[in-house]
Amino acid sequence: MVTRALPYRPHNHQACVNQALDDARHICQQHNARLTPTRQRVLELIWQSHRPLGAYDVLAQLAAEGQNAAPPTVYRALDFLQQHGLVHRIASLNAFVGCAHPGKPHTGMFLICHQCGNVLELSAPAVSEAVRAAADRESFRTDEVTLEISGVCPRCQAEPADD
Amino acid sequence: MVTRALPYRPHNHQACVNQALDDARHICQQHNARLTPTRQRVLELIWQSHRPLGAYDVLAQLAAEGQNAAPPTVYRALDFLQQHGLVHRIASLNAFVGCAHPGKPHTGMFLICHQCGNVLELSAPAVSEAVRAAADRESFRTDEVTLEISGVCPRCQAEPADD
DNA sequence: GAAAAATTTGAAATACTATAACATTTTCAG
DNA sequence: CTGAAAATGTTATAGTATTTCAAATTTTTC
Repeated sequence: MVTRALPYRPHNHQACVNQALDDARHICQQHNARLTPTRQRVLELIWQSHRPLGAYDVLAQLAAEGQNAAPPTVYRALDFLQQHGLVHRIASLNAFVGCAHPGKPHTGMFLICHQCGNVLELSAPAVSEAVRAAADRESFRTDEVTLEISGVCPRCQAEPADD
Repeated sequence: MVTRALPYRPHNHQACVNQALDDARHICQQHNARLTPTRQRVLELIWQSHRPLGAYDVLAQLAAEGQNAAPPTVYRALDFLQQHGLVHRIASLNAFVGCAHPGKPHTGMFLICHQCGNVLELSAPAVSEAVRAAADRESFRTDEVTLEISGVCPRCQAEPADD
């Protein structure tokens, strides 16, 4: 692997945000769903980095911007964004991260660096296939897969641990 | 698959409990760790079925037995049991389940039936290998894997949904 | 076996995460 | 415009987990 994945190297993050917003607009149009100002703002806040953000972090930022927001405001927006595949919830962190491949069907697999907090979302067909096969072997009907890997990203492996 | 996995068929569950307690005693001895009465009782409570139990469910049962218990009592016991590989936390449920293969190193993969609530813990080397390979491809060092599959177990697929 | 050290437990408070319930406002179709 | 549907505001509360400090118990050391 010569070039690292985005979260692991400096990049023009504004491009990530713009891409995410464009995708969101596009997808909502397709779904006949409304990307209201609050929903869009929450999506932007989630996308401010590649680190998952807690619902209450989002809430605090909304409140700081003068929007009168309560927990349901944020959870509703996050539910909406999840339903349309624009954000994912990371169960092991109780936090939310922007979807890296909105639109395309995929089983998310998340590499979570516990040093820097960044998350890389992978599509790993071989893993999905192996999971499906293992479930099949038990005659188990798979509905949803939660696959979250905690470890250390290449960038943090290289650096001395001054985090 | 001719015979189904344990959680999916009638079985002498007391044998599961006894096995779990024997294993626990054995492992704690090896680790020079103390399986105190509270810890043992919490383990028994967790093992009362193959369904994950919430920390506050455990707490309620302890309290009902007259033990003066507060949340930290339960969380401490659960932390201890997790550290020694005797129970697992199911992140997607915020609940705890007895480890099916204590002692043996394994990456847990959990098949969670959302009809009956039973959980089957599998060791699926092919899955672990695929996960490791996918992480390696990104030069990511894997520390912990959370792999939880929500779906319908064979038993509940067969029955009409009277759950 | 007694004192010191380490581990475990008790107890109260609090932090963090998420949802319920109902009123109000906004949007959209006809 | 008007009624229905969707989205938001608001208050309260449920559910999950940790912090903190004190007390008791067990283990170690002399």
